[in-house]
Amino acid sequence: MENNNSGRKEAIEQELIRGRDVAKQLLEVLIIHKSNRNEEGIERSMVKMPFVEDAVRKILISFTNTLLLFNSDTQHNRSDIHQGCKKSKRPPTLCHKRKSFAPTWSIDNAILSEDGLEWRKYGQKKTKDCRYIRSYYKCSYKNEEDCKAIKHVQRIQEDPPLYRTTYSGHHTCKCSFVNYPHMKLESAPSLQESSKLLSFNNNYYNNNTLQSKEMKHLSSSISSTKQEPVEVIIPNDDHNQIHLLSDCELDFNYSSTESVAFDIFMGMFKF
DNA sequence: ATCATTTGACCGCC
DNA sequence: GGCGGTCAAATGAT
Repeated sequence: MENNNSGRKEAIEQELIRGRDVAKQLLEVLIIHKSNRNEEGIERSMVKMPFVEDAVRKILISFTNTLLLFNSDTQHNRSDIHQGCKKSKRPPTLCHKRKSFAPTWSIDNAILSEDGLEWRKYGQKKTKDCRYIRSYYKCSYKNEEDCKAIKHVQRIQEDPPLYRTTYSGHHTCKCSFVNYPHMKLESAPSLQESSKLLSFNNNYYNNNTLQSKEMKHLSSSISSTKQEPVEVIIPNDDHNQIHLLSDCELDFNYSSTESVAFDIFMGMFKF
């Protein structure tokens, strides 16, 4: 038993180290991408995109493996969930998967805005505690790439209108990387050696997708996983940039759709 | 014709 | 047994 535990700990540690190394590589590529930016910079940086995507995928696999190792004990007793629905008349392939162990988080919005990812509605339901219908969505690439991301959207307030979107699981498919070129995490040496610069593509911002108010909300959503305070600066004249005056001990949780790569990067530094 | 959404039924969990 | 989550056939939109 003792040996099993230490072996598992070792495996977890190795997975974390591997993920962290790849995250570092990814960051280096992004920094090179920044320093290469000029008139023809876009084309030049595009050459590196397959590598970036590959690195991000490796990080995701590493995270998934780590979570599986961590959860293997708690899920052990439930391992019969998919073993053919013994009591069911349905064939095993048609058995409904129940409880998801993926992380979930919610975002409230006043409007039903696009999050830029590709979803397919697969059901809707009237829930007991809410007078409004809840809509269920899964990733459009679920079948092609076995992407586990799902979300449900529910109106929670009439006036002013308010919608709660609950996400479950990160996208592991191509749509999460293709559709979010507007957000970058870079070093900001002009401010402080350890600081980071979170910037948004102007076109994206000008489409009213991110308003000044939301940017402030975003800044308040950034919190330190250590006790140290995190200073966030939103320049008044340039709302498409945020300076994070802190080292990498941050927990960024604004939304999965706008922070996939950033989320992964920050997640690695929690360990 | 193809693809997305709607809808009712099924299923597991509490 | 009630409830919420998921499936797939039916329906609608393009």
